[in-house]
Amino acid sequence: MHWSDVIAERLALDGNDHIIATGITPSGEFHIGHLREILTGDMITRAARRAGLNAELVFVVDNADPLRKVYPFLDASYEEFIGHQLGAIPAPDKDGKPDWERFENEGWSYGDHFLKPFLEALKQIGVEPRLIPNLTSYREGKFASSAKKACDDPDAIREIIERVSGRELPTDWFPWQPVDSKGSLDGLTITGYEYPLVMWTDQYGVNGQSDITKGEGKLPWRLDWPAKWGFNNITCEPFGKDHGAAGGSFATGVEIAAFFGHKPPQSLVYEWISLRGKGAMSSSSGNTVGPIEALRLVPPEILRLLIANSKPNKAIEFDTGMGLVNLADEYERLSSRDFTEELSSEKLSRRQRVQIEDAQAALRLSMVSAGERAEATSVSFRHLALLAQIKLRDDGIWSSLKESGAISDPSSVLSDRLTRMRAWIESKHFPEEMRIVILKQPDEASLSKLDEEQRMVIPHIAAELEAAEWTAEGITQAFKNAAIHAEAPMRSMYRACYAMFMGSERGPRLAPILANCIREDVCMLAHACSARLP
RNA sequence: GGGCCUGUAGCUCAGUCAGGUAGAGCGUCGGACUUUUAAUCCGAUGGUCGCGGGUUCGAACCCCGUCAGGCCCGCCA
Repeated sequence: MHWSDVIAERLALDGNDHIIATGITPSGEFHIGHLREILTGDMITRAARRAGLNAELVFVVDNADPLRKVYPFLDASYEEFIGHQLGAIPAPDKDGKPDWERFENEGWSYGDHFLKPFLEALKQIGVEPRLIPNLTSYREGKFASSAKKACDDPDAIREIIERVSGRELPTDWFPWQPVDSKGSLDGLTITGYEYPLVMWTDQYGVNGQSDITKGEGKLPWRLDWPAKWGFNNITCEPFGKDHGAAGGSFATGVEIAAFFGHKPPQSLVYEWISLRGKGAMSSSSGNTVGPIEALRLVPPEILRLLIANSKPNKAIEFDTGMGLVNLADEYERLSSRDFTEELSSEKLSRRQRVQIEDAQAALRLSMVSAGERAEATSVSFRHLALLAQIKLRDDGIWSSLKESGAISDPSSVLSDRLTRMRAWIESKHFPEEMRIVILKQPDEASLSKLDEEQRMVIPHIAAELEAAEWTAEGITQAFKNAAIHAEAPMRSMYRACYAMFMGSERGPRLAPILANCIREDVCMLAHACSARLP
């Protein structure tokens, strides 16, 4: 059974109505690691609906969280905002400086700035969750009841956190973080509490009061999270392994939720996504691939497949090179399979059956719109990558695909894919081994691997190319002539060609590629190869 | 120190929750297509399931131990 269906089955035991929550702090640029959070939630939601449940996906935007530090992409002037809530400070402009104008005129905040492109990517990828800006929840008093319980009995909360997490809280710890005279959550001393007011003194010596029913502050994270489960009626929430460790915020959250008087959600811990060879993704280190950037390269269904096809507890190494090619080809294969027929076989072992069912579920979850059928393009990513490099114009590709009988007319899926393919080829992510490069200098290593018969053809190739008509047809004819004159089979002739022009043993059809190259360059290379012969 | 996850074919991983003949894809090799857009099709190859013990008629799966790798325990998806 697919992992999403396992969760859906568990949810069904708890009733019919479910709210699946995801939550992210918009502290910097979003990356595909964040996509796992949202997509995991989305896939659970779809699976739950498929199981006949009433399910909704929500995205809690943690814009009540404070700015932790001045990230490299921020101007030094952000120093004054450290400790301030992300939804209450201006967004950085192009230079990383605070954009006061937009902040004051449109209320455009730091959190909005990073959230917006992520939401656009989500839309493309078929995820449109209900947004719950956390700062708004605070200001609307949604946290009031939980905050009151905590402030009325700080010792109970303290006991839970200290016992479950095993760490000691400072003696002046209080379960409410007021906003100080300048807007920061840091460096305050709590001097008293009388519902609904928390009295404080800030680091500048200013005294003030924070109304816990009006969002003049926030709950610390370990209380904030379980409080949200309550008033948002969360029944299920996937979260990263950082929260899932023993003594982590989920463990304390479970008990704190009970203290607040509601049930914790069904949980699912997922592993992180790292960039191949570069370690964990992190917005602050700049070691990221953003969802928008990823979508420029690959279609959304393939990004979805990446998540759907990996169990949540599997760490994913996102590889924008060959890994992406394999993933895309995997998608193509999946979409051309007939699962119904495969499953109708009586001979399947339980194991094989499970495998087929999981593949079917993964493909289903990869669709941008739930319920949509996968459309096989019958052109692999690999193949398209070749064509896109050889033919500079799209119609050239379509006509060549028609000739080979692969397609009759280019579908919108396929032309969309070609657009992204071209972007990918131009990007730094395109793998070198897929790149078609005609050599400039003879490649000694490849030439030396040729046998006697293959070498014999080289001078003939050089001579025939000199005389050839410089078109794909003319060059093909020259190749044939060379083989005939050398009295060698075509196989040997091609081997020699690939060694000469590409430094490889095999490759794509050469004639059309060479026809796009400058004749003098090709001939010079051919003669140079010929001259290297022993 | 406490805890989590991972370890199965050359590679990426299913299969472990419900014990019952070891599975896919990729790769590799071979063949076909009187040689080709790294194509496609067919076939073959390939594993003491990290290691040791235990339970069982039977263990990749359950239990105990152990080794290795990754990670978490202020914040981070």
